[in-house]
Amino acid sequence: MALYSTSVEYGLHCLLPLCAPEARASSQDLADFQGVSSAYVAKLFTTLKRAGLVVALEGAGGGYRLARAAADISVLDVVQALEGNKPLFQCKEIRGNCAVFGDEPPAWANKGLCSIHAVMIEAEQQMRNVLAAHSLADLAARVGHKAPKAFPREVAAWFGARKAGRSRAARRITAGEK
Amino acid sequence: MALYSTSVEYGLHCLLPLCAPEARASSQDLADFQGVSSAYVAKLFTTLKRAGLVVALEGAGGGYRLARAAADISVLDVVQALEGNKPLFQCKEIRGNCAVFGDEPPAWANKGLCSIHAVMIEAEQQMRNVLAAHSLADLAARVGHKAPKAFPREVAAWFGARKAGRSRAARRITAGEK
DNA sequence: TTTACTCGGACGAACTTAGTCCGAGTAAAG
DNA sequence: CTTTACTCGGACTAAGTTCGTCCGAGTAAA
Repeated sequence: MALYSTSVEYGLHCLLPLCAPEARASSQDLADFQGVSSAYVAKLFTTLKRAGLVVALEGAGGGYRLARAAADISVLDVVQALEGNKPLFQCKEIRGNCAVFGDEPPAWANKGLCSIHAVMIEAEQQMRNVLAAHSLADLAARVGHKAPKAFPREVAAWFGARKAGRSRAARRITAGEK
Repeated sequence: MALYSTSVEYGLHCLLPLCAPEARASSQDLADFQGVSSAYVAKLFTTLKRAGLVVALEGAGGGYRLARAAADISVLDVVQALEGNKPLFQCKEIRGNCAVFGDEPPAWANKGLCSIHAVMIEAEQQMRNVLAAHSLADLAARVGHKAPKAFPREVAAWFGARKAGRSRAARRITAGEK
């Protein structure tokens, strides 16, 4: 359906709440906050951890936080972590197969870069430049710019309530609800 | 393995011999010339035809030729024909799901473009600009620049021999070969 | 000491891609 | 005019990837 899979979208959206100072949240809460599959987000975050973008805090009340400043994590970092640093185009050196060459292609055929490959590499580089130029902090700032002043407070409150709501006492109170 | 599938590579390589003036060749010959699966190339060319990049000449001695000048067919045209004009990123408007919004997201949430989507669109546009800037004629010229002077002649000879080699008389002569 | 919340990896279904095969139509050969 | 066989064109199959689910291991908190 698209060149980049859903994981990039989920990953980026779920990383944004972690850009707030001192932010820490479980993958479960991040997924519920964004309204996406929690089990799947959990898997994505193990990948993000392996890539060194987040660190995991285990045990009850744990979760994830960014491994470094949000300004130092680019969109490209996240994409490469989740999509596995795939090239735009994988050249199989077809030019060497040309039937007129016979068994052994002449030296000039494989000299330098395949012309098609060169175009693709240039396109990929341009694309990467854009992705590398935007950091998570940029993205977070841009949504913060659109939102009303009170929004960050509401978000913090939601995550706080979530954590409190999982305490044993609170659990008993809301046990009757669906 | 890569964002663009093998079909782009096969398609572009097999289109190059058609850039020569008056060139026409069957998908079978084009595939054999490049040393790739002929049945698969045949399928790709039906797609290229549907996209209006080549025209089919039916019957014996038929084949394909470019639908317009090689200089007027960009790499982007070929990519879009074979990959189906996929976007780099498909935004599912996750921002509207945010849990603090409740059932109905506020107006500001969906105002303008999603920030993540905006970055992706910019990256995609840069990539497309590069692909659109290179035509099949450019590619053909670049390989022609590397190759020795005699190469185009040899290629034409190969295709000519191929066509002649399929006549009944010639068939009988080479019947003993594998 | 117990609880239950967290990560972490194993597992399964649906979709896309790469590749094959055979039938319909048509230009050329006889 | 008849036959030939070469061409496109689409239906079919196998393999790999992605999206998503589920359950077990470990650990901070109660």
